Amino acid sequence: MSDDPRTPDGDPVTDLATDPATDPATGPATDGPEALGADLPAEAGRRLAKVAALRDQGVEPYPYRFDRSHTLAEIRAGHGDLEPGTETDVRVQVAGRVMLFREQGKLVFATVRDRGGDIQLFVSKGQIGDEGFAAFREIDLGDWVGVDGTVMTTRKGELSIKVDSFVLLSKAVRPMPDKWHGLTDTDTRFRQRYADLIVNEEARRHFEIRHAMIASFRRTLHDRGFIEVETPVLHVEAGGAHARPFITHHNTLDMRMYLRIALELHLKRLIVGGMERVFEIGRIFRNEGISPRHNPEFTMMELYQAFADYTEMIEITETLITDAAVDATGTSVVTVLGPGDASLEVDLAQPWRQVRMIDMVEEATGVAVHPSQPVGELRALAKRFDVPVLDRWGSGKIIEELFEATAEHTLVAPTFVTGHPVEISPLARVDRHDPHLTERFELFVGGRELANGYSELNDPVEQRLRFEDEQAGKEAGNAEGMGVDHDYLRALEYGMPPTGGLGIGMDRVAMLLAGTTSIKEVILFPTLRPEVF
RNA sequence: GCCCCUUUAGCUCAAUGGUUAGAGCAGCGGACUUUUAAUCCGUUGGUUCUGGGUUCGAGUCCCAGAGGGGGCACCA
Repeated sequence: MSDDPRTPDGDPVTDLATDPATDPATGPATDGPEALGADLPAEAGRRLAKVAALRDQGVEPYPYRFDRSHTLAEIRAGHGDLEPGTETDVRVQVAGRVMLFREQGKLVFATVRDRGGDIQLFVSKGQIGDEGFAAFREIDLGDWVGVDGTVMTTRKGELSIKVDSFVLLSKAVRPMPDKWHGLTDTDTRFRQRYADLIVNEEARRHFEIRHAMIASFRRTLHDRGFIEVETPVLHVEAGGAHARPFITHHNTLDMRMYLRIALELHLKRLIVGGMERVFEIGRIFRNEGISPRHNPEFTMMELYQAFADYTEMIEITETLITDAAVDATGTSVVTVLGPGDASLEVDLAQPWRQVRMIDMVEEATGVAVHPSQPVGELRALAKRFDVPVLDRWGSGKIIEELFEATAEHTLVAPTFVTGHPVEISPLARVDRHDPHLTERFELFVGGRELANGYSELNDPVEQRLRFEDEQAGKEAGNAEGMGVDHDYLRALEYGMPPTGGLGIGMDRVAMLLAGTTSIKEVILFPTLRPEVF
């Protein structure tokens, strides 16, 4: 690949400048294997030769700035209603990337794009002059240009800028993907997200939705008096969830550290501190499998509200997600995939179902279950439904497994599953009516878990016992078990008010609102194996 | 980690085990002053993911490996 495949007698690109210094046969692409665009020598060489030719003419192909008077959206908003064949004397300076180029003799139509839209450049030899016209014809697809001109419409009514002068703002030396088909190869789309964003409208839309959703969350929470905080990513003990952490090392302290798997324990320390209403939208890391629904790093929103319990968390969950849907997509109606991949429209504005986990299991199995039952009975039930069971699991854990195996995938419309067994909820408060269950809920939409919340356990003595149970499980081989967080216990000993807590998987919500089935579609740079160059 | 699918020109895609692997777009040359993926004429461009093997002959069949996708497992 590093060999120069071009013929010594050159190729037609030398026509663009008579200066022999721009001959691609000796041009910059031959500097060695590290040369720019080394994987596409012909095209990159031709464009790099143009860069050299421009510099020889005293034109800088990468100038420092351009002052535009309007975005393309502003021009469209201000002049979108012009009659066909209108010329105005409205002078504008706009900038964008050249996406399409149509030559028509002494006329060139170019479609340029900025962040907010497209507009057509109308470049006439008579208007811009022979020299400017010749220079404009050297523009390649993908180049960034800034133009000065007047607003007009063509005979067919296309809103355009009649160009009086232009400046190259950045030369693209690598060709754009197919102008019609775009980029479809998933590998390339995720690795070269920049190229995906350039050509795929749908990709841009996903991230606009994601941004609007996060902005909506912040707005809702600020309106309710929540304070946004930032807590450590590097943890001495990875707690707050059941997950395997990433391990790292701090050199100066010479100690093992973990990337956080949850935000929970630090945020609740702030409730102890009297901050009353806090939230964080932050990246967390779980060292587990990658799938269409899982990325090793993902974004969690967690909030904690003093004096509230889980019922208020259920209310705020509905509000956050429904408002985000309206803010991001203009409607509270979302499309989810049900059984058999049948798509189903769901209006989030309708009240969401609430059902206890144990009732879901009973519905699915025909057998009443409860974590107070002897573990042997539940083992037998699990066996009947081909649910594998580990020896160390108690009744509560088996109930959760039964739920996941028999009922979870049926939860297409938004459903709050409540009343998780104590065994699987070490940080949640016991149900005020049933000592074997907790005041906890998980939200499922389209068979996927989106949120998890509970009345927070604030009794330091009971929390210590729960941690010790977790520690025992960890020592028995549960890699996802929590250890005892002594500092967190100390915080609780200072007294945490009654508190409701909530965590929402932001990527999952973004998937719901964007209507995608892959988390990679809503993460700009999803985790991939490294590319070999 | 296991199973299935997939990888061909810069991009999107073709190609019964049988000439020298094709097409559209992009690129290059030419025509065109109101185009809209402009059009028309001509034309350059290939490690068929990598490495082995079977065969007179492999893009195609077999084995191994790599990337990606999907499923299972784990999880949110």
